Amino acid sequence: MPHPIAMATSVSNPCPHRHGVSCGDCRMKALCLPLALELDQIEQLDRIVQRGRPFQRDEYIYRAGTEFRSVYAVRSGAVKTFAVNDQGVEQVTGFYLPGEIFGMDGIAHTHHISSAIALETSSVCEIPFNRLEELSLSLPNLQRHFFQLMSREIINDQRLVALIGKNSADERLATLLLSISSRNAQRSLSGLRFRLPMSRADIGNYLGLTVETVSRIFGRFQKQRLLKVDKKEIEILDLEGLQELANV
Amino acid sequence: MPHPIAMATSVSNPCPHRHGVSCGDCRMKALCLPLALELDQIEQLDRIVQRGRPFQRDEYIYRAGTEFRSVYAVRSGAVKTFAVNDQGVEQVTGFYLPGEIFGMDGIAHTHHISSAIALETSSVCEIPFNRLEELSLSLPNLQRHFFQLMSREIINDQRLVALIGKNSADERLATLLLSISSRNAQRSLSGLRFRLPMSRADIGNYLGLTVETVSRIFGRFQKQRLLKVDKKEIEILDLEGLQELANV
DNA sequence: GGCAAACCTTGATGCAAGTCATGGCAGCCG
DNA sequence: CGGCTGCCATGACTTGCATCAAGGTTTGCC
Repeated sequence: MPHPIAMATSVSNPCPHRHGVSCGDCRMKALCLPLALELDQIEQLDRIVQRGRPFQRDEYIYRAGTEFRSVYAVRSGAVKTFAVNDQGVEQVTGFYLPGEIFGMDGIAHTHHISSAIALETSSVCEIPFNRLEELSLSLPNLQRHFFQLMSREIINDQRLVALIGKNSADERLATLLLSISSRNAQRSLSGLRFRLPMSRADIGNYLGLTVETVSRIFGRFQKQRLLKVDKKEIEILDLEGLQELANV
Repeated sequence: MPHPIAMATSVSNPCPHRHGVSCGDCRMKALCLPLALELDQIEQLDRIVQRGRPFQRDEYIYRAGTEFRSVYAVRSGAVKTFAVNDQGVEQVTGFYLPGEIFGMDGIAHTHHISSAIALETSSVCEIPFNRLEELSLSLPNLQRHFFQLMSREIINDQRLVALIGKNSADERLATLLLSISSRNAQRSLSGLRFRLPMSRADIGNYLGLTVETVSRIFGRFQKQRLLKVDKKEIEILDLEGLQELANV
């Protein structure tokens, strides 16, 4: 079975990205797109990326306490990461969609401090971190890209702090929905109709709200004709209305 | 005027750290200590670090919107970083004490998205980022160290999300006080008596609380004999009591 | 000194979201 | 089938913190 990027670069349909090679379904764009790597450099990167069998729903990609070895890229499906504190309280720290990278919080330690599980059947690329480090020494673009990737993660987390610390429950949920919507849209799927891969409980946990509150707000948004909600299927009916809530 | 690390390595009093050279007041330990660099490597790093005049209270180290060029290390004093959203609402994203590095959220973009200002008279080392990147290509330890530094920032932000999303006002403030206390203690100052360099408003902003709430909790903690509070001077009277609140 | 501005404290009141409780619905299995 | 379990929705009630308001303290400046 070909490696994901090798597969991508060998597919014949054209790719709009500036590295000028075809990249198939573009699911690795989080790695490919901003890199501006030469073709032979992409091939070098590809050589260290590993893909295993898909993960089933609720299956762990890694567990807190186990040795840190790799970071991961979502190819399909969805993943949540979460930490459990001393009192056993779980905190969801992120949702990751196709093309996104997770596991960077493990870099600081020899062992994982958080866990990652698949929210639905998901295929995931594993990128061994020591090999990535080595390769980064000879590919300045790759090094820079990874610094930027981590910086973006920091910015996201800081935005989340602001969202939770300063915004109402309505605003928090609206912001999350728009975020997921636009992340789906970037993969050129319809942005306004999408499936929420996570439970109401996960959403509430992530946003610092209770399940009941999340549920009530979904109900209210539907009454206000902002959304059409059918279990996990979401359709945004009034994009501007939501954006006003989310303060864009 | 010597560069900070150069100065550090040339000072004669012994240094307990494993790089085996004397390092003066150890204020650069955030950079020196975990690096495990050889002496000549430290000297290489030192060559790119710049130190300017100290910053006065309320003076900007960098401003949102200006070009990103460097990350910074606090040598003395204290710094806060903050972002301002579209509605003009400020969000304090971090407090940085001597030995700590800030400005890593700028790496993802060509321009700063947050600002940093001195909370009191502070001296700060500037580390030009493009030179740091170059040097990291030839010093694997340095590259790894910076990856770890950024990872730690991510972990901190995620902890803050959990703190704000799941904990009461009391718990949030107790946690912040213990954090500052232990960061002071690491610099071998007395950990239980310290000066808060930031205003009540900054604390509230950072923790997702109002000034009034912060003030009330200080009052309550004092009544409960957890703290002795005199304006910005703090003394922890009941460490265990605070730790229980903070869930350690 | 005296005034102004910035910062901090304290009290009274209201509301957003948490808590508790109940019921519906889909999927699963003996 | 009927009962069980997990997830979601909704109502009644409670509460922690924000809001509004007022007063105290410190700092700096004329």
